[in-house]
Amino acid sequence: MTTLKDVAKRGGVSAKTVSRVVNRDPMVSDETRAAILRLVDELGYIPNDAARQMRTQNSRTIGFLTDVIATTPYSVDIVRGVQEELRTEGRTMLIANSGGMADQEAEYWRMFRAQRAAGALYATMFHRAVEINAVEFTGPVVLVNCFDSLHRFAAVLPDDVTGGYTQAKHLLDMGHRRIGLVSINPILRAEGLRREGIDRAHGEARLELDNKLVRPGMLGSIGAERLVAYEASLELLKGKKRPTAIICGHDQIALQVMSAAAELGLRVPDDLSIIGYDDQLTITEALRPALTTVALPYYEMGRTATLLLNDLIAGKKVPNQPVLVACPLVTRQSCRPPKPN
Amino acid sequence: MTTLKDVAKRGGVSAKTVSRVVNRDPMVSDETRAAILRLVDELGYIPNDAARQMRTQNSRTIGFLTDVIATTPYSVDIVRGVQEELRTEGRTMLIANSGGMADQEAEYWRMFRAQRAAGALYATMFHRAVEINAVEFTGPVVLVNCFDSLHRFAAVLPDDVTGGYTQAKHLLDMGHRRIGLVSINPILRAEGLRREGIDRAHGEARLELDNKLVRPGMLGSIGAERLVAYEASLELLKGKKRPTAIICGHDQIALQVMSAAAELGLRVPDDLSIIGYDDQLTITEALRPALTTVALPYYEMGRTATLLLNDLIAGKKVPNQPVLVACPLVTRQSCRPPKPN
DNA sequence: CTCTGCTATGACAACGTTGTCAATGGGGCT
DNA sequence: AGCCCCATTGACAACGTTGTCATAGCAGAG
Repeated sequence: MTTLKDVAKRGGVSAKTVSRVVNRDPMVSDETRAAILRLVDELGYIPNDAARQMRTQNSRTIGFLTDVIATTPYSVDIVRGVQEELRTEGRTMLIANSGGMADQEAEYWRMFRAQRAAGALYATMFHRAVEINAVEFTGPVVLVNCFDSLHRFAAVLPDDVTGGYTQAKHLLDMGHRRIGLVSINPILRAEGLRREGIDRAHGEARLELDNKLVRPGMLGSIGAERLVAYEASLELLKGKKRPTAIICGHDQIALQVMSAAAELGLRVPDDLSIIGYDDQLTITEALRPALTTVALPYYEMGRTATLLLNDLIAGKKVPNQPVLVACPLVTRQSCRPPKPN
Repeated sequence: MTTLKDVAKRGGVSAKTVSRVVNRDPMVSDETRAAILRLVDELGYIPNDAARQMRTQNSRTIGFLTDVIATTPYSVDIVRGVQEELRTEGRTMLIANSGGMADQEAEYWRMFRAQRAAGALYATMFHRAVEINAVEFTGPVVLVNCFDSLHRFAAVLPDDVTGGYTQAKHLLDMGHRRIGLVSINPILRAEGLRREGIDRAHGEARLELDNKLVRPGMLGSIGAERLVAYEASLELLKGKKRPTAIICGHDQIALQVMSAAAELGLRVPDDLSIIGYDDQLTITEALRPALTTVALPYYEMGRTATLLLNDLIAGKKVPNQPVLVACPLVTRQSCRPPKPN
C-alpha cells in the first residue's frame, strides 16, 4: 500500500511536504502542490487513518450502539440520519447491535474504547428509560429515543405529547366526537405522554376521551411484545355506541384495526376513520386506503443526535434537557369527517 | 488514556512483557501474568486498535456498503447477520449507505481504504445486477443480494427460483387450480427467476399459469418504484373467472391485494388465498388473517456473506458461482384449500 | 565445573503520520 | 551593502504497539 514516504520519494520532497499538501496546509508553493497532487493521484495514495489517529490523538469515528432496533423497520432511518450528518463532517461510524443483552453491550462499549471512538450514540427501538453502563467508555454519549433517569446523558426524543395531541386534534377538527384509542404498550413512556396530548386536545374541544373506548393494542415486556389490537378493536367496534374514529399507537396497530373493520363490514374511512403513528412507509403507503398517520421523525432524530454529539466532542455545552423532535402529521386517505347521523 | 507503557511502569516490567500478557503469549511466568492482569484491570487498560493495526499491518474492521437499503425494513436483518458473525471473529464493521449515488459510493470505498478495512460487503435492497466501481478499494469484496455481470466478485443471493416454486407449490398442493400472480417489478432479476419456479410447479401439476391472471404489482425504476397492486388485483378479482389464490411479489403487494379483496367483499382466506414474499414481520404478523409468505432470509444471507468474506481475507478459495440461500415457507392464516365449487 | 539448552524478560526499531523547530533563500527596506 | 522578514521546506521525534533479537538466569548433561 502506498505511503506518504513513497510519494515523497517519487516527488523528491520530504514526507512533511506531502503531508502538508494532503492536509491542505497553505504553506506550500503552488508548483510543489500541483506536482504532489498529481503524484498522489497517480500512485493512488490514501492516508492511513490509523496512523493519523495515533499521531493526532483524535479519532474521526464514532460508535453507534443499538438495542433490538434492527427488528423495527423505520428506526433504520436513525442510522441514515446519523450517517448523513457524519458524512458532512468526514467522520465514520462503527455500528453494533446488542440485542438488548447486557454482556454484549459491555463488549461493544469496550470495542468502542479500543477503537478510541470520539463519542457514541445509543439508540433504542422504543421511547423508553434505559440504564447506561458504559464504564469502559469514556467519551461523550448521546441517547436517541431513550433517556436515563439520572439525566447524565444528552438525549434526543420524539415529542410524543404533541404527537398525541396532533392525532386527536386532526380527528376532532374533522368533527369526530366519539374517538377510540388503541394504544401502544402501556409500559412505554410514550404511551402516557401521547395520552396527555390526546387529553389536552379533547379538553380544548370541551370533550373528554371515553375510557370505555380505550384499549391497549400491544402488551408484554420489551422484546416479547404481542399485538392484541385486532381483538381489542373488534370489541370497540362491536359495542353499541361505537367510535367514529380510532387513534392507533402505531401503524401496525392501525393495520389490525383496519382488518377488524373489514371483518365487521365497516368501510374506512366512510364508516370509520383511522389514524396511525410512526409512518412506516411499507404499511402506510401500501395500505388502501393509505394511512393517515403521525410520523416518528427517526431521520431527524439521528441527525439531531449527531449534531449534539459533535458539540460534545468539540467540548461545547449542550442542553441539559432532552431535545424534543416534532412528529408531523402525514395526511392520507384513512380519515374523513364522520357521517351526519 | 492508559497505555501499555503505563501498565509496564506500574508493574515494573517492560512494555513487551505486558504486550505478551494481553496477547496471551505463553512465554510469561504465571506470577508475572497474574500481576499484570490485575494491573490491566485496575488501570482499565484497553489496547489501542489503531496502534495495533499499524504495527501488525492487519485490520480487524470490514466495510459494509449499501445502496438504498435503509428504506426497506427487513434488509436490516442483513446487518444483524453480518454483525453476529463478525462478533464471533472479534471484527468490527464500518457501515455506510450510498443512497445509490455513485459519487457517495466512491467516497465510501475511499473511506474503507483509508481505514484499511480488511474487506468489504456490498448489499442492495433488491436482488439485481450491479456495477461495482471500487477502484479505490483493494481488498476482497462480497456482494449481498446482488451480482455483477462479470462475476468478478463472490456473491450471496436468495434462491428466488425455489422461492417462487415454493409459493406456487403450496397453493397447488392445497388444490388451487386458478392462481393469479401480482409480481414484483419486472425490471428486477428476481421477477424472472420466481416466475421460473412458479411455472415449474405448475408444470409438475400438469397445469399452466394463465397469463391473463398475471399483473405487475410494482413499476418504475430503482429508487422511484410505485405500487400498483391494488388496481391490478381489483382487475383480476373483478374478472369473471377470478382466481382462487394469488401469489404476491412481496408482502406489501399482498397487503394491497388484501385491501382489494376487502373492497370487493371477498374474504381471505375463505374466498381467496394470498401468499406473500419477504416475511416482513411488521406486515405478516400484524395482518389479520396473518400472512402466509416465503421468507427472504436476510439474516442468513448476511451471515453467509460474512463467512465468505472471512475466507477471502484468509486467502482461501470460495465458490465461483453465487451462493444461494433458501427461502423457507412461513405458514400462517392467509391460505386454505379453495371452496368446492 | 563447564557447557548446552531452555525459559523468561527486555532493548530497540518500526509501522505511517504530523507537530515542533530549525534551516534555507529570496525580496524588500534602510 | 547590510539587515530583517517571510515563504517554503525539511529533519526529527513521537503517538502505542509488536516483531526481532539479545541477554540473563537456571537446570541438567557431560
